[in-house]
Amino acid sequence: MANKRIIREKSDNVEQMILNIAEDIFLEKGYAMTSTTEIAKRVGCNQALIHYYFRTKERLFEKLFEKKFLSFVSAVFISKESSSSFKDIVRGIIMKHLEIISENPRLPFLIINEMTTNPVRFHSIAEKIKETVGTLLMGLDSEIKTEISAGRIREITAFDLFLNILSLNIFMFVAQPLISHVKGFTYAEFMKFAKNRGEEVFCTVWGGIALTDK
Amino acid sequence: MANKRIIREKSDNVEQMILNIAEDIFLEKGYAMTSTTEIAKRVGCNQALIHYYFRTKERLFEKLFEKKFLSFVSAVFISKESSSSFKDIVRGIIMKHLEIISENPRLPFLIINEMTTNPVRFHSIAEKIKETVGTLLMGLDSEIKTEISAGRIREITAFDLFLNILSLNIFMFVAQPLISHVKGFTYAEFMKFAKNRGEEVFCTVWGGIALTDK
DNA sequence: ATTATCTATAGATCTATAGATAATGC
DNA sequence: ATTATCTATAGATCTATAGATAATGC
Repeated sequence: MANKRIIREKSDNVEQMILNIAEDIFLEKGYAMTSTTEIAKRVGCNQALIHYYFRTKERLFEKLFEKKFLSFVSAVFISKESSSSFKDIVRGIIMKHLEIISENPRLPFLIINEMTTNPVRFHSIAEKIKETVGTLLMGLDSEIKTEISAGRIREITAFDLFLNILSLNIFMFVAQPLISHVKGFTYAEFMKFAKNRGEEVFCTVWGGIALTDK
Repeated sequence: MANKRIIREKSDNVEQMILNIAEDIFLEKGYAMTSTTEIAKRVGCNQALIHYYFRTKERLFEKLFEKKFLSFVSAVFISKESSSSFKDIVRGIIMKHLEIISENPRLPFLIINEMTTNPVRFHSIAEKIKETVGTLLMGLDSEIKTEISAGRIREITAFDLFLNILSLNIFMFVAQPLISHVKGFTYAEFMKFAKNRGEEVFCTVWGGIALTDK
């Protein structure tokens, strides 16, 4: 039974296989440098089949990208256990966010690449999440205001704080080839380094705003 | 005289014009999405001339990229006035670094794009700067050790501190399309925002390590 | 003479489609 | 019958080069 399902996934559902492999290659090389010919070759089918299922390379990409991008963005905000202290909320966001990136370490590169080289397509996708991000930032904002007026953290906007977290968590992944080269890391060693840096990121973000509790 | 020089730059020195325009387009779209045909069109010459001067698209790119990359990396370290306090050294590095990025706001994207999609070529370029970065990091490291043992800052490696600075300074530029979209910025407004964020970056980096002097 | 520039084109992709054939579900 | 897969190919690039012509420096 389990065996049958594996076979299904591997050979029966070619459509899904194309999606999976296309995802790998797009993440590895970006949109422009990926060809449908190469995807077909790795899938083990012919190139026409990709167009049978997805009509154009662009549609295939959009289908993948939108899904990935939405799950990536929304996942950042999920982990909000508002019972904890503000310090723990911040720590929770950072650690959860880092975890999600670690599961998709090349996705930040793809998103950056996409929004820079194809701003028009990106805008239509970004429009869908603008609202979500907006409300979530506003939620964070009110908590920050409370902390500020209680004199526990310095003046800062939710946007700046959020950008601090994103910067510190994401940048190391997009700079991975450079970091690995300079430090002589294998890929596995890099992933370990990234994971361990969570605590460093938290120290920096929290130390950067805390007034009383260091 | 001045007028003549301008004409020279514009029309006489086609080679330089190709370099300038190629730089613009590569920065805008990355290597893969830029064609020599497009460069020629914008320069106002035919496409063969680009190969006359630079033989291949790759050589043209390398020539530009290496120059840009080296100046970008080395410029970060220049501003070391060791007469000042450690706090001012950190502030100086951050502000100077931010200034340099602001002059080449799309370069970080190009570097990231390049090192991800073409790690082999990137390695050969990165090799040249490894040594420089290494010695400079070691210099920073000894100063950090002094501060740590004096109890003025928490335990941190030079590498982590350096990565904190790079992350906070660079990430906003690679995320520029997203930030501008969410905040409704024009490009000029974004650049102003980025400039103003220097102080925020410093607060975070310094607050993230300082033990005594907040 | 030498250097710069152009025209024309070969050869290599790559995307997308048309139309044939094989597999599947009823 | 319908759906999945293949072969073959049109048409659009794009890079790079060969060879002709124009401009420049002596």
